[in-house]
Amino acid sequence: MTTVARLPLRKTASSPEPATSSGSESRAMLKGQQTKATIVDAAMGLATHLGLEGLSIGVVAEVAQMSKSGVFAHFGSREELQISVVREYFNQFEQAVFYPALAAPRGLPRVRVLFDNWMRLVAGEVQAGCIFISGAAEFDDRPGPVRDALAGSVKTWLAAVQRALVQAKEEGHLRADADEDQIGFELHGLILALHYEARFLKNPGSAARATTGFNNMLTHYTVGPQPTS
Amino acid sequence: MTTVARLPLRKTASSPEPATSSGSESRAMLKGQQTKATIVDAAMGLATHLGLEGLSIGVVAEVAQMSKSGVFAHFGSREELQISVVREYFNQFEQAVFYPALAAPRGLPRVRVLFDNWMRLVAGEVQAGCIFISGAAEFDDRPGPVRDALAGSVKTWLAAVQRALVQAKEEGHLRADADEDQIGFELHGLILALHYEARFLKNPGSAARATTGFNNMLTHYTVGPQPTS
DNA sequence: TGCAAAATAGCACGACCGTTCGTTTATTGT
DNA sequence: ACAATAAACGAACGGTCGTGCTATTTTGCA
Repeated sequence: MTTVARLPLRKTASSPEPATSSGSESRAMLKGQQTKATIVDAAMGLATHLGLEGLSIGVVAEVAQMSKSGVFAHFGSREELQISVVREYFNQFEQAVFYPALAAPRGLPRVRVLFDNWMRLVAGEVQAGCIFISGAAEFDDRPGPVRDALAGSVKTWLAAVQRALVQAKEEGHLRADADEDQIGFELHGLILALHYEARFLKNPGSAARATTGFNNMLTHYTVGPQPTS
Repeated sequence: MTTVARLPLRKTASSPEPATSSGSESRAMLKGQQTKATIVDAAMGLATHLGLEGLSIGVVAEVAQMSKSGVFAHFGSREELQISVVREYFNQFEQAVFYPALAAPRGLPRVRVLFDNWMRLVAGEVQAGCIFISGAAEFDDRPGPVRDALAGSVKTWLAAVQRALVQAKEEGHLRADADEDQIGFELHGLILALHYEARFLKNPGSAARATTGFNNMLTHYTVGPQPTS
């Protein structure tokens, strides 16, 4: 266990933050930074319901109880606000889904916790959509920095899942010939179906079906009927 | 084979069409109807790229080479235009995915053709998103007639898939204890993962993974490792 | 406490939005 | 061919959007 708790997620720094400044970071968070955080929180709350494209500076300002120009000044463009929301969502995703799973033993148990946390976030008690999913639909035909931020975050997360699957194979929890890309794909499908059927179609029992699907997959990739034939 | 080719899809008529009118349908399509069809086609082309919410009457008019008010007059509201697009998409979905599959023998072969056609539509040669998927993300938190039309269409389609699965069980192609709701859920997941990873992440090989997933599922639900234990 | 700098507000702009309305053009039935 | 009707246009409306600009307030540090 050389590097147990390294942070495999996160690829870029979050704020511009002057860096290497003399020593001016007096308290910890300048006023501006914390208002900015407030704004991003408000924007994220809206984005999980209206989508990233549904964000408007005016409405965000209203929710944050600020003037439109006050909000605007913190980002310089609507696009930058959207990107900030994506980054913040990624952070919260990490906190809610990824990090807690590191407490579970490496291998299949950890994969299971990852999946459960993921499920809970996507269709759990919180009545809010996943912007990794809604954003994909909004930006799959819209190149630009927002799409890049979104795709980067998602890819980082999916890679983390993949890594957990590889570990499960290394631990002997999965068949040696199991294809982690394939498993990751099918896992992702279960989550997406859960999100679709629970949130959009409002089908009850979707969570149970996702869990059942997960278990079905595992029996397939552990004992397996025959080695691919 | 009492009712082989009945149309299990479709629940409402598509156009207002005066119905039971004296005999005034002289040619076949009044001028207005065909321009309306042109507009809906143009709008659908846009919606598959920008989403239903991305539709604007002005842009549609531009594409259809008409005036904004000319377009508007045909629908009376933007919402009605969106609904028309949903209905038309449903029709084309039927034509491309459902009806051709009726040629395949009832049971598993037909399920397979349904899935293949579905896959082809969602991530096939045509570079256009599925509005059943993008629309779900846009309208999962937005009640109203557009959402209703969308959800109705999707449910009708998923029910048709379910029906094909039940038939496969009846034909003995699936294990007697197979749960068609569960299978439908997992199938849907594969399609959604395909759409996500192919269209948004641009991962190559997604189609192959969806197909592999389909086959994996079938081996699970035909021979099956043990009866659920 | 005072002063520079940062943060916020206020206001206005051009663009686009969906929608309305009156007019003009095209189509239809006789 | 003509009258009745349907279809399409053009201009304008109130509204919201993102974004600049210039004050004004608030903050942080000497």
